[in-house]
Formats: sequence, C-alpha cells, structure tokens
Amino acid sequence: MRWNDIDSEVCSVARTLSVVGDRWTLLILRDCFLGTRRFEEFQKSIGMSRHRLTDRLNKLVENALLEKKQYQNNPPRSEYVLTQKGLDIYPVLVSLTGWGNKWMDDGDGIPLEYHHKGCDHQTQPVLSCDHCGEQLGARDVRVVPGPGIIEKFKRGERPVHIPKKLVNRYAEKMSINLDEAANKKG
Amino acid sequence: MRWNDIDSEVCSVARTLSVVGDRWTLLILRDCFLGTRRFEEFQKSIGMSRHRLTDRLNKLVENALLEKKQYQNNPPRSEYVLTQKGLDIYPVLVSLTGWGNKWMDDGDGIPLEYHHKGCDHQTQPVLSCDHCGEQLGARDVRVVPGPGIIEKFKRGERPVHIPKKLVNRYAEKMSINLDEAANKKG
DNA sequence: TATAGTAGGTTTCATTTTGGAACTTGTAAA
DNA sequence: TTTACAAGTTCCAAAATGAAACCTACTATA
Repeated sequence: MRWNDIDSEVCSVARTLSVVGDRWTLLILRDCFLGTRRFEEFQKSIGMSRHRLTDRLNKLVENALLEKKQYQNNPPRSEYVLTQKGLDIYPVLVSLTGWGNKWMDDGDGIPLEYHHKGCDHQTQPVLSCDHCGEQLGARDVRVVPGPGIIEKFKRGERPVHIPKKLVNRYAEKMSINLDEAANKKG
Repeated sequence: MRWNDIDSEVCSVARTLSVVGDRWTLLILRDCFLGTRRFEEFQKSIGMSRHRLTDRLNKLVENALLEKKQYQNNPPRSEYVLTQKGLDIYPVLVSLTGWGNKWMDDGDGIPLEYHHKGCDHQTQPVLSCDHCGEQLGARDVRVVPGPGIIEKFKRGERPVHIPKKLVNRYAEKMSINLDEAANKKG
C-alpha cells in the first residue's frame, strides 16, 4: 500500500496520519504552538532541509492546518499561522510530550513544564471522559462500531483493519448477516 | 539533519517521534490496541509491505513498546504484545482519533465509538488538567522551562528549538546572564 | 559604490528508504 | 502429493530525502 492511499482508510487514526503522520510535520506544528511563524525560524529550529520544509509547510496549508499570511509585499514575505483545525491538533502534541517526558528522559528532567492558567498550578495534562470527567486509560474504554463503519457494512463494504471479533460481536447484537451483506457488493 | 539524530533533541515531542514518528508505526500500535498480535494480522490489516512491517515490529521491540512472545516452537511463531511503555502511548492514539473524527469525516460519521466502562456512557476523551480536572486547550496552558532545559543552560548549552522569548523571559526572572553561560561552553 | 546580510524559497544530485513481488522454511491438513 | 499457513527474507525499481548551492529582492554597513 502506498502512503498516499491512506487518507481513504476507514479509520480516524489513519486519516489523521495522512495529514500529520510524517517525519517532520509534527515538529513543525510543535514549533507553531511555541509561537514560530516564519520559514527561517522553522528551518533553524528544526534543522530539516529547506526543501522538505517548503513541501511540508505547503501541505499543512493545503490541508488547512496552517494559513499563509503575507506580512510584507516587497519582497513578498509570509508567515504561517495555526487555523482552528491546526489548533485542534494540540492534544496530540501534548500526548506525545507526556509520553516523552515519562519514557525518554535524558537524565536532566522534563524540558518544558506546563502551567494551567486556570488553576495556576503546574499540570500534566491527562485524558479524561468528557461525560464523567474521570481519567481514561486503555483499559477503561470499550470500542464499538460507529456509524462510519455501520453505513459501510450496510453497503456491503468490509473495512479491512477492523478486527473481525469487534464486527462479529456487533453484527450478532444487531442480527445482521454479514455474509449476505458482503455478497451484495461482489 | 538526519532523522536518526532526532532522539537526542532537547524536546519530548522530538524524542517521542524518534520512536513512533514513522509512517506506519502508529498504525501498528493502533492495531495492537484493537487486539492484533500476529505478523499476518498486522500485514493484512495495515496493508504495508512485509519488509517494512518486519523492520517496524523489530524497532518497536527494541524500543520496548512491544514484547515478542513465542507461542509455538516448531516452527517458531511469536506474537507482539504491548508493554506498559506501549500501553502508555494510548493518549496519542486517542488524540489522533479525536482529531480525525472531527476533521476527516468521510460523510458516514465516526468509524469507531468509545464507551467509558466506568460511567457506561459514550465518551469523547478530552485533555484535562491533572490538578483541577478542567478541560485544557492550547490557550489555557503556559509553557515554562523545566529542569531538562535549565540544567543544560547551566552547562552553557543552548537547545536550538526553544524559542528565545521563552528563554529570555526565564533568564530575566532568574537573573541569569545567558551570554556568560554560553561563553562557558566556548 | 561595493559588500554582506536577510528572508523565503528553488534546483540539482547522490544517498536512503520504500513498496511489491517472489522466495524460504517447517509444519499440518486435504 | 499438493496446498495452505505463518513469519519472515531477498531483490530490485521507484520514490523520498538531505545537503549544498543558487536565486531574487530588498536593506544595512563600510
């Protein structure tokens, strides 16, 4: 499979990675959240080749995570600022940071600390349930087919990465005959 | 800069990406969280070349996110299971999922839903402050140099990606003369 | 006036990484 | 005897990358 085909996968992780799942893209976004806006700044900070940087910035603009704003005409110079779509990637960066803080310490301690402006305390952001507010780990959550899968099953499509167990459990519960649905298609 | 040098950056995001910031690695981990354990399962589900899959699984084992467990001797067959270090990457996947759900919908709706076992409700995991429990967005947090940066400044090192503003604000507050510190190094 | 510097790129080219397909090995089932 | 399965490995062409040089239009300095 080619990476370029990945944006049409029936999976939100795959689709997201089709946009940010690149060696350098998340580092660019990290810098954006730290206030970086200009080409040279990104280049010096990240140390990636200008070539790639041009390409990645363009893709981030194409995908509407960044907006290119001209701040000067002669010669034309622009800066890259986060859109709402880009700002929304924040939890990904925070989660990456949290993991790195815990598992990739070089002996000197955490590079950057977070302070929550609201309660004025140092914070380690955690995942929590938006319904009850309790903290969430991998074991606390059950995954269930959503409309994005169900609709496709009804049309006879069988998204490949969804584990059969999950699907069968659901199909059984809903009294759907999967083989029949699959035959519709082919 | 070569990608291989990135693990020694003074940044938890960069360090984390040195382990999981690869086109396919996060998809492998996604499958792990959905219960996949065996080579053929990964290959069929993800559709990546067997070649790369071998390599990525090995790297995940090297980096201790997965453990390779032999489940049969003749012929030798093994499966890959998440370690605690691997389980801890969960918030990253959840955050990627959340973003994809919101911004990459193909018109059919969310592919997979999450149910919180604790409160028995559908949940959209959100980031929150581990001190006060309030929900956290990019604007709610202030970044401050932590020991991992401070120690390096004391030794006269100047981590390249840290914005000067941030550093200067800190140095001023702490009455540190950065130029002096930089000269120490040579 | 000549020179250097800044900003945001583009071009070129050698090196790396990747994807795809075929092959291997040991076993079990038809 | 042939086929299938599982987990790789090998080979090669094609794609992506990194490094360095170059370009353009200004501005500041000597």
